[in-house]
Amino acid sequence: MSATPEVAADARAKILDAAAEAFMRTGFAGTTIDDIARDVRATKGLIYYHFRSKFDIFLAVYGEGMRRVRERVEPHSTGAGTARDRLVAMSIAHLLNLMEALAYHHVVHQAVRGEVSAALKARQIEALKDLNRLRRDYEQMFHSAVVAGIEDGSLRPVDAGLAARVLLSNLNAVDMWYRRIDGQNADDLHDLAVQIVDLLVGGLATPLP
Amino acid sequence: MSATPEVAADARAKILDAAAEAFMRTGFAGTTIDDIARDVRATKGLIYYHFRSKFDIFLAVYGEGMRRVRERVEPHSTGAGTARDRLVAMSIAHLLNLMEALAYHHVVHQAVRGEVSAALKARQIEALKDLNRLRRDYEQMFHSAVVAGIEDGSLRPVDAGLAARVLLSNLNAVDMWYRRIDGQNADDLHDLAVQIVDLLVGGLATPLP
DNA sequence: GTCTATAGCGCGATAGAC
DNA sequence: GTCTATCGCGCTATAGAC
Repeated sequence: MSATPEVAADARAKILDAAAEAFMRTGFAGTTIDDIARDVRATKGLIYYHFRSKFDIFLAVYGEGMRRVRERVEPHSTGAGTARDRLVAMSIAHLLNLMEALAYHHVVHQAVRGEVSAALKARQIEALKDLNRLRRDYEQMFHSAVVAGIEDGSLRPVDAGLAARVLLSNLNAVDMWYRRIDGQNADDLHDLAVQIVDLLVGGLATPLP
Repeated sequence: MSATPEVAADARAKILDAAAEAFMRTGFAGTTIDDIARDVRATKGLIYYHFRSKFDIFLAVYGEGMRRVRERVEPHSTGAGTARDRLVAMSIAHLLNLMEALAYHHVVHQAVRGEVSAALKARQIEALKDLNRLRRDYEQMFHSAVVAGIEDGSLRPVDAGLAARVLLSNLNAVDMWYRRIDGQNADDLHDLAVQIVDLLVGGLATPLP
């Protein structure tokens, strides 16, 4: 614990973490560079040494967020069992990532909602398009699982496009009310995720006789 | 159709509509008073004649949004049938309001997420608290219906608190992807709402044998 | 690498003409 | 009631010292 700013080591990562938290709290437009700088106990100068603009920070957080979900969820998209089993595993993994990387999830969610205005440079537009493509691929993975589930009979014969959209947005909606609570361990998170996915996949209603 | 600005008649309502749309597009912090003024084909002066500050506009939109959902949903919270029937009817009404008053729904959603920073005056804090109380009452209505549904056996014996939260946030999550399409009539909207509620209440999975 | 200082301007809000 | 003009702050971004 030195007296010098705690940044040093991996400034870039610390900035991304702080930015993700700040964007979650007050949104992109509502966050100032000074807010982020204060949270890493430094000044604006440091931030602009590592990033060219506020929007570039947003892009970096979005990218890191996408990298994390994919890494976590993709392994469950193939394997044994019914497509419904795979979809449940993917959904639980998606929720665990949401709970453990809440701020990054929030920022990805903001990006998907297109809550960013600003006048973008060509370079940034390209980067954003790339990330949005990644996002579409990710959603496509869920869509495929739903289609497969209807085919193998493990899911009801619903509209697959609608069902996939509803499922994913329902999973994401958990960030509306989920807040980390002290004393929660990994098992608690897993139990919560299982309960939520059970509600989404199993429904609320008692099966009709 | 006069040559004078189209405002005249009910300026306040037009401002609220424009503000709701703008807040949906770019968020509270990302919206400027000039944006709103341009959309009602007037200048800042008009806005500040009708409202004291940008945040007061936000509060007014939030209030109007709450008034609309409640008016639409509350009638379905009592009546004949199982609690599940009532919950389904409430959910459909909630979705219809979302689709028909999309911008107002978005702003209420922003308010619930607490996406507003700003330094508030005592007067505004009180107004915000009142609206948040309204919102809690509204959510309580869904919670009660879930509890009643578990009691009368029309819903599975799940955790009522969790289920109510999940249901409501799932309903709200529809604003993530729903966009009004030209040529959609009232029946189309109703069909869509019914399908979505069926997915939420009935689940995705085929009932286990 | 990190800081200080400052340019430059967009935006919320107000004053006052009409 | 609605507009024009303007104040003044706060914020992004840059320049340059250390």
